[in-house]
Amino acid sequence: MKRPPKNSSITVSDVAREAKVSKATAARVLGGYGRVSQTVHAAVSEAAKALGYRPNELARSMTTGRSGSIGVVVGDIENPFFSLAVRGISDVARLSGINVILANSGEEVEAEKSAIRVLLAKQVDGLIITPAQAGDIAHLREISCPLALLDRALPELDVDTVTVDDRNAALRATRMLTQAGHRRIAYVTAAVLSGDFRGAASSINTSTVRERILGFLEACRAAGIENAERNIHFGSSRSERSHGLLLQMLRSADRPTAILASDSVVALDLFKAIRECGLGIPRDISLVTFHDADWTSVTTPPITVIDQPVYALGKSAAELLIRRLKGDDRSPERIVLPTTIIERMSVGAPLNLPHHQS
Amino acid sequence: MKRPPKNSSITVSDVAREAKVSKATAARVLGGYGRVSQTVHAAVSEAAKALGYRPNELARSMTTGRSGSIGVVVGDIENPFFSLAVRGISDVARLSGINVILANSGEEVEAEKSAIRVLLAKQVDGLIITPAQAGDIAHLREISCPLALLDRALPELDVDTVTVDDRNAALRATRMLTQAGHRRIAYVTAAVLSGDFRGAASSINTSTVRERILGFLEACRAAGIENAERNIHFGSSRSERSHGLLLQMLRSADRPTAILASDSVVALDLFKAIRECGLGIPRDISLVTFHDADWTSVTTPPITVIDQPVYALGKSAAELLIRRLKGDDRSPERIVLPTTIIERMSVGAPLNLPHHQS
DNA sequence: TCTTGTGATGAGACCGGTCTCAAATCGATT
DNA sequence: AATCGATTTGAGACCGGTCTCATCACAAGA
Repeated sequence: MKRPPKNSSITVSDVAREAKVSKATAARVLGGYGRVSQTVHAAVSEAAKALGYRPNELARSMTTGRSGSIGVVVGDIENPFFSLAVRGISDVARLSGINVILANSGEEVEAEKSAIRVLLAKQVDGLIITPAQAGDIAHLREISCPLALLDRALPELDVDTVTVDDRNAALRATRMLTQAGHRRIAYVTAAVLSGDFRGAASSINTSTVRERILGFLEACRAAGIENAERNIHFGSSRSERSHGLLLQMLRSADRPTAILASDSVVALDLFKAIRECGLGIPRDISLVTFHDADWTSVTTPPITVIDQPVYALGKSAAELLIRRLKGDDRSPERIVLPTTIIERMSVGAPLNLPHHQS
Repeated sequence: MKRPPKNSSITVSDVAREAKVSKATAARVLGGYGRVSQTVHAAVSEAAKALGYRPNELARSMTTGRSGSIGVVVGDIENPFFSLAVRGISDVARLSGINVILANSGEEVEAEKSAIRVLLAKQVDGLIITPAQAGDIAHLREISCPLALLDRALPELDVDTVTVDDRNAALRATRMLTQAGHRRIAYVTAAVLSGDFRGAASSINTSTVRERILGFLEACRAAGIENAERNIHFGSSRSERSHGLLLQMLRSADRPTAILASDSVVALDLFKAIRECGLGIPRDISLVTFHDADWTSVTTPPITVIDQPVYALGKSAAELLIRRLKGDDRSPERIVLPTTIIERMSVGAPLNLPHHQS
């Protein structure tokens, strides 16, 4: 007849009393610090076991100042890109005995601010953030704990950052398209623009978005394509409205003959829209997307993708952050991970004649 | 020249001193409890703003006993099923000002135990768990805070539970297959069995797995199919090994003519394996899977699926848990959400002759 | 035998909040 | 003017740990 599984919590003092030692001594063995004699150590451990002592991590954090958890703010865990990155983060964190408090920003700055405030109030030891909008980063500046940026760099914010070689990736992908003969190439992204875009790509301050556009434009320019800016479509979300916009684009007389999508979610939407319009890939239109999402290899045709090391992205960000948590204070690092293009069957030569229904 | 963004933290006492009131009074306005006069309230708020006071949630939790966060333990956030459910959970949590600490169990009991221990030490107010293995639930019994089970019920554990009508879903899906004329139908699941399975489905104690198998067997029996148990494949994970096993199954002389997959991850694996074997869907083999993952609608052919309300699953679990957190103590509820079958193109009549390479 | 040093232990302050309880203040009533 | 009740405020304990510092015991060295 054991009754250890009592109802409420057993504290250090309880254990101390049971073991007939002082609270300080009990705390020493329970907390694993200081020096304690063999005998006493055994006695306390036994008392702790008998009572079913469970340390209160909160109280511990209270005095040590460290909470043993990091906050992660991503746009949307539902997006496979983020869930994979989060997986990378939490795997690394677990190895260091750190846990992850997750927050979704829904890609909205206000939600992001609020999430950060909450996380900070919870005394997270560090933060990994995928900044929703690069225009508004005052709140990121004010963060006083270690911070790492995931997937999106902010030039004005000199902190540990892990991104992929977006520009080069976009450049190569676009070049593949131009070399296949395409001249009307669209870049479709979910990002929304703060301020307006008049081709001044360098004014975009979310690195991921800017770099990709820069790469895209560079490849277009190299191929002698003018006004490629016109074919950049922002704000393509999962909504009805934006799907409608895609359909509209695909049905217009001068619809693009090739599209580069910024992530697998918009690509999927695009894929569906293309099919809805009765267009064939790659016959009527070529499609390339960022992120080797699981579905891209099983469609007909399978989609050519820019494979980003997403898990590694999360992993590296977490490693950088944790290293800093451990006291490392070398200057911020900006890691750029390489991407590879996986060529599948979604890129072909454009048809010469504009051509609507198949 | 403002210098509020000081380095270290401003406490209630600091604010009190600045506002020339007692710590107790300052705490009252800062914490939003008790009664304070207009004047003092204003003075304290102002002092707080001037100093840039940020409450320490940890210290608050310390005294109140509530941490304002819940722990969520899922098998694998990378699985779209879980990431969507987590999304549901965190949306609901945010609405209540509660945040989510996430932990992956990797479907392993030991990892689950450890995660729970950590979460509990962090004083989470409640827990939402997708139990990895139903055989080993002693550690779940010992949990003293509110607990809700997600997607998997445990008969012996009388706590709030949200599942889908797995049995009926499996029954209907299997019946669809038998009605199409199939006799050799396999059920492929990622679940691993604790103990061995000799057709005694009722001995499986993870509800999801058991119920689906029961439904599957019932439909088989109704169609006069004997020994359907033989065609249940457990432990199909993302590994090389299990992919090999699938290939082996598909290449055997008496390969199934139809397969029901337990989730979209195994289904995708299966889809690829089927293609690798040069088999056609649904000509050579029919495929139905649980979970309407995004890719299932864009393959050729699109896959018939059992659509589970995954987001709602997470949402409901969180609602149940939070309701309990708020003091509601009615007896545990077991919510069973309905599923619908989305018929697409992956089910057809079986070929009469066993037939290997197309 | 009398230092002196070393390791083990205990007492109690502290972290930053909440909250109880008593004292002080105030207006109104008699 | 004195009393009473209600409201506002302050002092200090408390949550469950960590950690500093003083004390204590014991053994080696002088």
